[in-house]
Amino acid sequence: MSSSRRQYPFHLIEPKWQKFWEEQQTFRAWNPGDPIPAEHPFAQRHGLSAKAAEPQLPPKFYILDMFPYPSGAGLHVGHPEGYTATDILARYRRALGYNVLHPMGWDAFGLPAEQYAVKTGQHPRKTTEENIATFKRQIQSLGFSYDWTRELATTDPDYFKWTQWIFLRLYNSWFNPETNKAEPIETLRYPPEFRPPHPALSPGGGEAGPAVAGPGEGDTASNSQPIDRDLEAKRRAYRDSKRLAYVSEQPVWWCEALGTVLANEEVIDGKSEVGDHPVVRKPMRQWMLRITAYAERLLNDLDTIEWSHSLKEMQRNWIGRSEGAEVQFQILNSQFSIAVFTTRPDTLFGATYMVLAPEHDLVELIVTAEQRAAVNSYKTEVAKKSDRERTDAAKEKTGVFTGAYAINPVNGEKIQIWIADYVLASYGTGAIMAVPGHDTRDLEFAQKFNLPIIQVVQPPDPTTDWRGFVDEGIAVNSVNEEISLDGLPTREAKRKIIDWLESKRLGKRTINYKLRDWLFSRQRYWGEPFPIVWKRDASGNLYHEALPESVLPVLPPSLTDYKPTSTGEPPLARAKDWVSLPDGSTRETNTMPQWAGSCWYYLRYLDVKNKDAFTGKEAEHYWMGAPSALNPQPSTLSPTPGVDLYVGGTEHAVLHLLYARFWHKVLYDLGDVSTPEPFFKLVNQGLILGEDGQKMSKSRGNVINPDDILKEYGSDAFRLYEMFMGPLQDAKPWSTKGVEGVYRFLGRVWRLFVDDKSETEFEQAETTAKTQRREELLELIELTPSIKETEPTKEQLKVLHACIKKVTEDLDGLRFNTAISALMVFVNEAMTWEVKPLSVLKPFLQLLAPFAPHIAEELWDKVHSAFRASRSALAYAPWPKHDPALLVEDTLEIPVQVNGKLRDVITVAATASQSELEAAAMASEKVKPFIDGK
RNA sequence: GCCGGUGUGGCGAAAUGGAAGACGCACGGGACUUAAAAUCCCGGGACCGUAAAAAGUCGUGUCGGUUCGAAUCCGACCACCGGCACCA
Repeated sequence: MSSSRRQYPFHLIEPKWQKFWEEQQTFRAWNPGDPIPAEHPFAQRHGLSAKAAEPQLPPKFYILDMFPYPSGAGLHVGHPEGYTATDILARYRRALGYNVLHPMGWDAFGLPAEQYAVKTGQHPRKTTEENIATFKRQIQSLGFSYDWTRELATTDPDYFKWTQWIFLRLYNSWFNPETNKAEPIETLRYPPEFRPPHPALSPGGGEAGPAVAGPGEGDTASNSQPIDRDLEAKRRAYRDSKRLAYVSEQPVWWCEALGTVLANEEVIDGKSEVGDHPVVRKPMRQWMLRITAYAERLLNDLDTIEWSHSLKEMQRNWIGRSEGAEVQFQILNSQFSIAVFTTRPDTLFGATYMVLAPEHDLVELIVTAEQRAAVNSYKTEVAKKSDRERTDAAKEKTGVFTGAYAINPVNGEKIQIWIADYVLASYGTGAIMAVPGHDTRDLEFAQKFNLPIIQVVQPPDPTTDWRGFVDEGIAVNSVNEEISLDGLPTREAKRKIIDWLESKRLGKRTINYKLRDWLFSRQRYWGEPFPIVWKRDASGNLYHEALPESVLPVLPPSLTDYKPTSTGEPPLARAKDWVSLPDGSTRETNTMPQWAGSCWYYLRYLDVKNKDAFTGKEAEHYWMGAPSALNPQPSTLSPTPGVDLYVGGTEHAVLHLLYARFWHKVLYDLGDVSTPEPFFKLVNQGLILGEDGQKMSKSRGNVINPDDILKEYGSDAFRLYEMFMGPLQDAKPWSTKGVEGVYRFLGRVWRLFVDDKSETEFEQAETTAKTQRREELLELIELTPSIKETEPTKEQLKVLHACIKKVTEDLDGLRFNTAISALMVFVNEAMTWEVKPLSVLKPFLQLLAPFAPHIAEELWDKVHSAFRASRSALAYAPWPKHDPALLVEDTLEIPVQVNGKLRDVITVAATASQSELEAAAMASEKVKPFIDGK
């Protein structure tokens, strides 16, 4: 670190103005109906007064950061990158006259605090509170203009009460495929009979919705005595199977030795990553959210929002829409048929065998006696593998013949049915028709097991080998008595064969998504408990029921031991008194995942203290920008409503950002919010790398601690450097030398304004002063006498207005690095002026203020007191506008190019006409040799 | 393998069809200083030249194309980064 002399007394200036802003409530954002004190600078700027019957708020601007998980390690340099960018824009928008909402909070549920509790017995709430205090201190020392009256933490009972409430909204809703939206569960109509066909067994395939069967359906099938009591149970099971929040059996990894479930990533070669203990697949009852119902809308609505191309692509890939057909294959000598999904129905004539996922329900029903032993041992082997091993595309294909055959519906061929783990139970129907001629995986499998391979597509280039050709071409060898695809290009062949299949009721057009329903329960302590209880009906059937809204929030019990129980039950199950209710019902003991709280926090900020609702309607209308009397025109940046700008890391591209959009759409359908999308514009800040260009990590020893930088250079320099490094969206390496560069720039700004004699006096006084008086000593520092109330020269005005123009345009385009270089250009220029006109330097401070607010406030203050002007609040001073007339040059330097090569630079009057210009260019001595004779 | 992004001085970068390298870092020279730090001033793409200049040539990952003119637009390729990955 540098031993350089301090450039300016930031150590006094920064705390001084942070205190000032807090005392004045400078950055408080006002809701409709709030009584705004007349003396508040926002009220003064906009002529608002609490006495006015209906104060008219200016247009809103909602600028949001991804709230942090307050870890024990404290802030790292990556956090302030996005936070600085949003702070600059928040301050800029305030100066432009917007009512700016810029809040901060804590995503505070999470595993680290719980693991610490398991080790030490300290309650996670205590750890969390300590970490929040550290984070808050660090964030506040950066001088961000958050409205701290809106601070929230997802772990506050007042907050998670509403997380639980929103869960109940999901629980009490179903997705109506006819209206394509969520509706209250009461609108669900029961079908004439309540034995929904098992999707895998039904010819013609299931209805809309995921293929996963809820346990309710299973219960119904196994208890089908035709008595009234059971009719009620059936109705309930049907209803429960349609809810947006439903229960399902899911296999998870269970480690006996560790007494906990493990994530897929934590399991390696059938052993736990930690301790190398054996793990087993164990089906567990899990809560799921029906996000798949929204796949289409989540995909389509991406077109209505301003997110980066790559981020949208990530979400599109994650949702994974593919168009194709579902086709039925009759099983030979059996009542059953196999449904398959294919994107290439045009290759149906090339289907020479079929493959079921090992877990497919039909396997048990069709396997022949001779093959049963082989099939069972294969299934056991597969069950032991981790998902990662199973889905490793590089590994060799494995599989076993079931002994059964199916009939290819287009040519009546008898084809073998195999099981293999390259077919996933969780995608499509869990079964495929194998076309080894034109599918890489099928070809590999067919070659290994000697299955027939035939050509049905001709590649456009006849020299290409048709074997394994998977792209579009011309159909061949695809004829039966009724239909011929031969000669048709792939696209037309698809259309023709699907039409034929539909007319024969052998298949239908289908769309499939990769997106799976969201596994929403965790066996953890430190999360939101579900507002759900379990009961038994008179027949002994277990069922779940929502707790009434009036008992929310459901608080977690206190425990002394936070470890998971040995039975695999969540730790909450240990609190017997908490689990059992007087009426004999028992509480759900799973908790919600960490994503739950972050799914809607941006809505709570709007009206954080509301006791009666998750957010206030009026506040929601105003801040989310739904057109209304309060908000007649959407902001300039966001023509469609929502959060105007959301900045955060790319690591949430498909988790938080997809989940939050999903919840928001459910709330929109139910009338709880007024916009279909939550975040209109979203920007991902790039990663800050270590000085060595590598990702920062403890093990590399290249981690930069913001506290060290702040201590040495102050927060203005830190903020400025984070923005000056390069474009916000790019990854870029840290350079402490670079911090020194912008720090020197701030020193030059300081010296541009202050009298150095007075500063020397200040420095001497400071070394002898008592600690608590130091801040007042800043008043010893005087403005330099070279700043005068004189008329600026034309040149000076030009320099200023060029700077205004550049900074303003760059802020609108989020180009902070070039905006800062424009400020540097101004200062470099202004340093050469002997007399500095006040009317030029004041607007410069306004331009500087969003970037380096503390030094700007201090100098703004000095400028006003030196000229005995009444001090207007810098934060609300109207943003300067550039005058294009002042930027016009009398003469211009015009480069003259001949055939694209620079040959001369000529100086002409700005008013010169085209022909004058040409004449001047032709007359140039340097140009002549190049145009002679041409 | 598929999808997306990025390639410009010693380094971070700027310029998005019209003077390549703004601004900053590092470096070199000078002023101030007993000296250093800090500060202020000057200079830095390469080659070829020259006592020093000037003039000239080349130069934005590689190769090709469009254009009076290309870092920028188009095509092919290479490298790196990120995401997904047996999704039928």
